[in-house]
Amino acid sequence: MATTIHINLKHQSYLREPEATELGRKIISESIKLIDELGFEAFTFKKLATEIGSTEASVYRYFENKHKLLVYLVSWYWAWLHYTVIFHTQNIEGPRERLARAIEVITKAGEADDPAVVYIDERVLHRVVVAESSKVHHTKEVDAENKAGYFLELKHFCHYLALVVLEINPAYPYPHALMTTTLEAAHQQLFFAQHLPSLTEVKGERYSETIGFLKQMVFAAVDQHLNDR
Amino acid sequence: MATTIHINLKHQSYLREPEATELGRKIISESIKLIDELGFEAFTFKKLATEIGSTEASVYRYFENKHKLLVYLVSWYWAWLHYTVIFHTQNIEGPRERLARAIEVITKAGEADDPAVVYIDERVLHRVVVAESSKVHHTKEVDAENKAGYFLELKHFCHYLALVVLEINPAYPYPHALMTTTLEAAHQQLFFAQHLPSLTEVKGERYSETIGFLKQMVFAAVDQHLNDR
DNA sequence: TATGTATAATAGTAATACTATCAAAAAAGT
DNA sequence: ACTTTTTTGATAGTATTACTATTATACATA
Repeated sequence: MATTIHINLKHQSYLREPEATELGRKIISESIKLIDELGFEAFTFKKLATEIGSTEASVYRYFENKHKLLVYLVSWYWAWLHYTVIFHTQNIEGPRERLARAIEVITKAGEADDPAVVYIDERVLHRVVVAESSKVHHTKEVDAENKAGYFLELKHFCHYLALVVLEINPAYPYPHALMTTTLEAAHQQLFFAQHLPSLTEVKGERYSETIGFLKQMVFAAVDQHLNDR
Repeated sequence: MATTIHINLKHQSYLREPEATELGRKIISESIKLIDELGFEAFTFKKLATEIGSTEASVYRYFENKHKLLVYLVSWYWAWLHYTVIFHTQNIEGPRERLARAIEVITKAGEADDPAVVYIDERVLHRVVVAESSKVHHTKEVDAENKAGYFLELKHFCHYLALVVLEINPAYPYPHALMTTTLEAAHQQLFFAQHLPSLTEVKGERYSETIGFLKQMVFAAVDQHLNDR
């Protein structure tokens, strides 16, 4: 799809809408690259401003601080992935096949080759999300930020997947728990394969192994309760 | 067990052994409380020093920076949990029962009631690990720190659990991946139950639901391949 | 032409994350 | 008991971070 899609976030992690201006779009595209390069802790608005030939103060007009910028990026990622999963499963009838395909798309998000938006490199964003997304909710402000709706995109996506699980087996008691575990594991196994290989059987960047592991685990869990009845 | 155990870390995340001196032990016990209270980002060595009636410079003689202190705490936690799991499963013969018990102990680590070391409150440490442990490896220094052995305690624990899985089903192809996923999920479900409840069926602090979810998932995954043969 | 809006340039502040120095206190060795 | 070493406390200082504020200019719009 060469179509440019527009992703609407359901909350105000930003001060000014970054999609609306040239500077805003530069902030998004360059922050993704810079966080990927430096890691989130070493990333600063000053470095970002220098990189895009602007000033610290200008960046602060778009985002209150770098944490909110990360919230924005991660939310955008979940909304994009949700859209991508729906796109790749729309013509699949059986819920089993749809869930299987969803697991593939989620795991291979780092190989995505259809840019949805010109100024966002989804592959790099995927790396950023794998490495940094847990920092979005692991703060003392989770509850306040949750109230502000900062995690709605993940919640909606998780709920969508949970409904597919329930289509397969309406009696399965933990669909949301299983799907959050799956989403997290898809990232974790990739990260471990690259950095802490003794913690997983998955090798290097071989997505197929993660997919194999996740599918087997998910379907075993969902199907077992089916047999129980 | 009222016995005081000594946990030996296999690496030097510290500059001076904190267990060896009064000040070192105060640093450990008070940092756990303070990180729990403030969150890791707002926690500083200056605040810690004030809290224990010492100085910033003195704290820096034990740990290079707050990140290494967190590495120490998390490593200690994994070594302690490994020990605790072995302690609670030593007389259990069947590997299925041993794995089931291990999952219970891991999930209920936040209720642990036998202090292994006087100056460490394992319940508070558990909260800190749930909220902050992912920050230990999600940095640009992972590979260097991995080389330095900073993650050995988790690796050993994971490997121990993987071997139990293989005892149940030697043909199961992803024992390490399954156990890291389980360890992570045990934390994640607890965190979500408390802060983002729509992401899980687990309610509040009800450990039993997390245990139910994890046991069903793990045994379904491990057993399915058993049937396949 | 007037008016609002976005940006750049500059300056400044409080807090953080350290490092260095030195003297006093405590512990260890003989 | 005396010396030596180690550990701590006190103090000071630096570079960087994470901001906020002010003003001038450019640019778009009505």
